[in-house]
Order: sequence, then structure tokens, then C-alpha cells
Amino acid sequence: MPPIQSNTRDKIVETAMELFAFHGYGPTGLSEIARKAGVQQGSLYHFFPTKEELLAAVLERRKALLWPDVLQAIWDRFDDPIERIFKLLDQYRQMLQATEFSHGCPIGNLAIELTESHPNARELIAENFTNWLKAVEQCFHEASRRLPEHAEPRRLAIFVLTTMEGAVMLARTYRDFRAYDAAIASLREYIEGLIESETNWGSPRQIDRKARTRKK
Amino acid sequence: MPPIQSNTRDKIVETAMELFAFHGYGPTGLSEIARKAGVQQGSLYHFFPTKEELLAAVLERRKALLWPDVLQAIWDRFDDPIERIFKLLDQYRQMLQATEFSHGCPIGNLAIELTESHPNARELIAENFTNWLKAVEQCFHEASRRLPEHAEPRRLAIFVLTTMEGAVMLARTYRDFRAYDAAIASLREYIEGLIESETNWGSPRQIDRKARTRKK
DNA sequence: GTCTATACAACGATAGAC
DNA sequence: GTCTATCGTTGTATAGAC
Repeated sequence: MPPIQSNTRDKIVETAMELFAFHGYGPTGLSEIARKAGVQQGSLYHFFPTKEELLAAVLERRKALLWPDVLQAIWDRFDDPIERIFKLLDQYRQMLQATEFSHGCPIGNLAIELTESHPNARELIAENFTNWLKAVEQCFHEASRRLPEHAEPRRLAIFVLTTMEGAVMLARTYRDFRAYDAAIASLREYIEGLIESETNWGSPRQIDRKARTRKK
Repeated sequence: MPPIQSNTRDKIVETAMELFAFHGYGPTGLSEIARKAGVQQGSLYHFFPTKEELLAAVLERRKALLWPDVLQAIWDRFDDPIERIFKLLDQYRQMLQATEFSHGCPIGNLAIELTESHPNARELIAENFTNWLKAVEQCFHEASRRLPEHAEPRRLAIFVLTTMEGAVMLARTYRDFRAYDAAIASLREYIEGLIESETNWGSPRQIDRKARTRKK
């Protein structure tokens, strides 16, 4: 019996995943992938007859990695659903910092590069977004007692994602965190405003609001 | 005296600008630009010795087009600064619709494609963002009487831009407007919340808030 | 300033031995 | 399943006539 089913394939996918994130899909050559993965080009074509099939495998792998690589550490460390969301946003900030802005959101990059030209990839990218949204939506759902009735977890999750993607784009363009931090601060103000308004809106309405400038 | 200084150059820049917006910088070939512009490749290299110099010219042209192509029609039609901002956001929505999601934000696309690999382009892209931000910041500045004291026009403008870029990304990925509209609705709620809180916070504080669900 | 022809490299993909 | 050699195309950029 074969010991562990081909880790050559895994090495290829892992290497391609990194290179697609750093340089994009188009600019990454198959020869570069083979070289960095330490395999031969022949093996690469054995597992992935076309570059697009490799791309699909990479995007499937990204989906599988959402929990272990993106969410788990934060979800384990923090119980508060709202805190989880902002720690998640902070994690993207840390990644930008650790890579000196070279590593943005891997899915967002591919979204812009490939939505138009690669319909199959587009669907897989959408699934990646959808799963991310579900996780954040779940956070808002768990915090729903603290939110006003009209607050829709789904809509809030979308707002978190758009803010993150836009903020990452600006951080990378300016190569500093001023715009990133500004966007997150506004998002935080919005969400805390929702929580605050709910806190102060018992059935006997009318209590006035707290100081409008929040500390953190 | 030369009648109009070389419109060959202008045709090249205009054509390249469109193609870079649709297919990206890398995937657009110089031969394709020459063909679509109706000029010969030789002319292209006469005006732009390298592809990167053409890219720089395109990004400079984008800067020059911000007012006439992006802002002017809206600024002429609407006086209210907050309305201008949301009409601007609606204009991106209309562009997505008119092009069936193939035409996102030209600057955002190039930002993601080129920030890492093309430092010169990155600076010009940043200048494009900065000018856009200034225009929106000015709107918030003009509306400052309606906003709370702590509201910073610059920070709000950044929030509008990040929301727009993220929303465009999701609209193109999902090929529908649900996420786009959700993000803009949240942004509107946030900004109207700021205006509302100011309205209700005269020096004699305490007046309670309006219905939290807004109609439009 | 325009045009043709071409150099030179990199790309994705294939063939076929082992 | 691995490896080498190579095909055919496309890309940017050049050379040189006009």
C-alpha cells in the first residue's frame, strides 16, 4: 500500500499558493513553481495538466485553510464575537507588517486579477469570500443580543469584508498604515455605535447617549 | 507652427488606458495597443521607449481625468456635499452595471497588480487615490456643520474609498450587487448616524434619537 | 516620425524515454 | 510517476530603411 499519497502534489499546491499570493497568477511561471517546490516540470504536468487546474487546486486549498490558518488561533484565544472580528482585522494588519506590505489578501488579489478572464476561478474565489463572510456573520449572530434589532449579521459581515479589502489595498499602495487604521477605526466606531445604541435603548426609550468619542 | 501636437500619442495613451482597465497592465500586449489605437508599433516605441513609461503616462492621464470624467457631472448636478458622495458611489455601481462587471475601479485594479512589482507606478496610483480622497474629504469638510465635532473629514473620506473599493471587488466577484448595496447601505447608515447624532446634540443635550431604521 | 522585419527571452504545453 | 528535450506562441524591445 502506498505510504502517504503523494506529497509531491501537496508541495506543488503549497508552493503555487504562495507564489500566486506574492506575484499573482499570471506572472508566476510553472517553471518557477517547479523549481521552488523542488519537483520537476514533468511531475507538475502529471498532476495538473493545465495551469488553470493548478489554480483551482490552490483555491480549493485556500478554502480548506480558512479555519486552521485564518480563524482558529483567534477563535481559540478570544471568546467575544466582536473581539474576534477585530482581532481578525488586526491579523491582516500584522501580515502586512510582517511582509512589508508585499502580502495582501490572497483572495482579493486573485479576485481582481481573475474575475474577468477566468470564470471557474471566479466561482472558487466567491466561495472563499462566502466562507469568510459566514464566519464573521456568525460572530454578529452570536452578538445579536447586543445589537439593535434592525442589525443584519450578513450585511455587517459584508461591511467588515469590504472595509478589510479596501483597507489592505490602501495600506499596500501607501505602504503605511494610516489609511488602514483610519478605515478600521471608522468601522469600529460604527459597530460600537450599534452596540451602544442598543444598550441605551431599553423599552422605556429616551435615555441619552454616552460620550461619542470612544477610547479604544 | 504644428497644428495640434501629435494626437498619435494621445490615441496611444487613451487606448492603453482602456485596455489596462479591462485586462490589466501585464496581460495587455503592446501590439494589441498599437492595433486598437490604429498606429504602428514603431510609433508606439517612438513615444514610449518602454512599456512602463506608457504606464506612467496612463496614470498621469487618470489623474487629469478625475475632475472631468469622474467628479464634474456629479458636482454640477448636485450641491449637497453628502449627496455628491453617494452619487459618486452610485456612479461606480452604474459603471459596473453598464459593463456587466467587467470594468471595476481602474486605479484599484492597477494598485493590486502593480504595487509590489512597480514602485514608480505605485506612487502614481497613490497620487490618484490621494486626489480622489481630497475631493471626498472636501465634501465632508463642507458638511462639517452637520457632523459631530470629532468627525474627521479625512478619515471619513478614507472610509468611503475603502468601502467603494471593497464593494466593487465583491460585486465583480459575485457578479451581482447584493454585497455592493449592502456595503453602501451600511456606510450610509454610519454617515447618517453621524449627522443625526449631531442634529440631536445641541448644547442642551438629551433629546432622544429618531427611528433607527432609515428609509433611504 | 512612420513602418517592416526581426532579435531574444519566457511562457504554457507536449513527446517520449525510463 | 519522473525526467529531458523541445515545440509553438507570445511578449518586449531593436535595427534600420524611408
